[in-house]
Amino acid sequence: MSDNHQLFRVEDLRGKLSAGGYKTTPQREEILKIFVEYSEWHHMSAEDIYNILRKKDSEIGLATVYRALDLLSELGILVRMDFGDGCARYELNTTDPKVHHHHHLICLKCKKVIEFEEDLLDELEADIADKSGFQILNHEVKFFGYCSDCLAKEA
Amino acid sequence: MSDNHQLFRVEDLRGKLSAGGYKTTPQREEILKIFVEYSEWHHMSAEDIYNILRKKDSEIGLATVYRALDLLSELGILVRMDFGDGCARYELNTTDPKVHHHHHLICLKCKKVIEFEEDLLDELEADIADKSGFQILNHEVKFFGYCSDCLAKEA
DNA sequence: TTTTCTGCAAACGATTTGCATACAC
DNA sequence: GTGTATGCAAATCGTTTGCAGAAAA
Repeated sequence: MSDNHQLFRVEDLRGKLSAGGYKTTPQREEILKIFVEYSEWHHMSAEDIYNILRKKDSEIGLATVYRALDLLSELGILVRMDFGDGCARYELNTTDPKVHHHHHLICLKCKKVIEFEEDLLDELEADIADKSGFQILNHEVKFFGYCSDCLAKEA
Repeated sequence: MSDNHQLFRVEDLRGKLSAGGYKTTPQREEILKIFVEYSEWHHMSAEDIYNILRKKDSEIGLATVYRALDLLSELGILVRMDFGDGCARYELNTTDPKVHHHHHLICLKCKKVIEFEEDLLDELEADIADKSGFQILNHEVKFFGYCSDCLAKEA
């Protein structure tokens, strides 16, 4: 959000890229900046990013967007999420509990996605890391069922 | 697995179909039976189902498989899951804790999917249902990070 | 200079859809 | 009978890939 926040993110990017043997390019920086700038707009797809870039008169191609999103996810800078709407969606991987600790309720009837803020997974994460040696960067929790609207219609 | 189990599933199907104004067809029954029969083979895709059908000399078309999987998910008989491998995967929606209570660890580096059996979500589910009026039928939990193999290689 | 990256356009593959026929109710 | 479901093939659409030129290290 703030300039400091953005600078921090881009510095982080430089480090992680070179650590992985990748190059820092203006395209990758620009795409990451969009996530910082639009941090209140969750769940952006490749197409969303591409449209924002076009409005900014950027020359970045759609294939580059896909490749950057892939790479940034692999580096743990972004998190890829699937809502079953036919396209992958991404958001910044943050440790901020306000953002990190939320779940998704997906209605099987109307396909609505509801966000639910509450998390009790910290101890579960610690337990998993302990037992499996897996280093957890983020999690995604989806609950499937029927929303109150659809339940009401049925009754 | 057992014949009783299968019969129960198909009865359940009949009821839920007619309750929703849908018709009971041999295709829908046959597809559901495959899930019961192959219950130990988790995460089947539409293509998987179609291939099994072809081996059984069934005439069911791929489009019908897609339509049936969609419908069975909407009815809460199947659960649709996304592992980011490019196709939707389905499994029986069961309340059996052995099946219900498992999570997925997805490695950001090698894309490996590890199953982890352990669940602590019952109270969280109850809490959500209580606060949001959402009726939960199933959940999907994915943890993203690096697997122990990839961590070892890096070191 | 050497390797990686980009942009474009073509290729791909999973899923959806239109339509005529067949079937469940 | 009437409306829904099926099967086929064509269409769709998100995503990937090959390649030649451009740019980072």
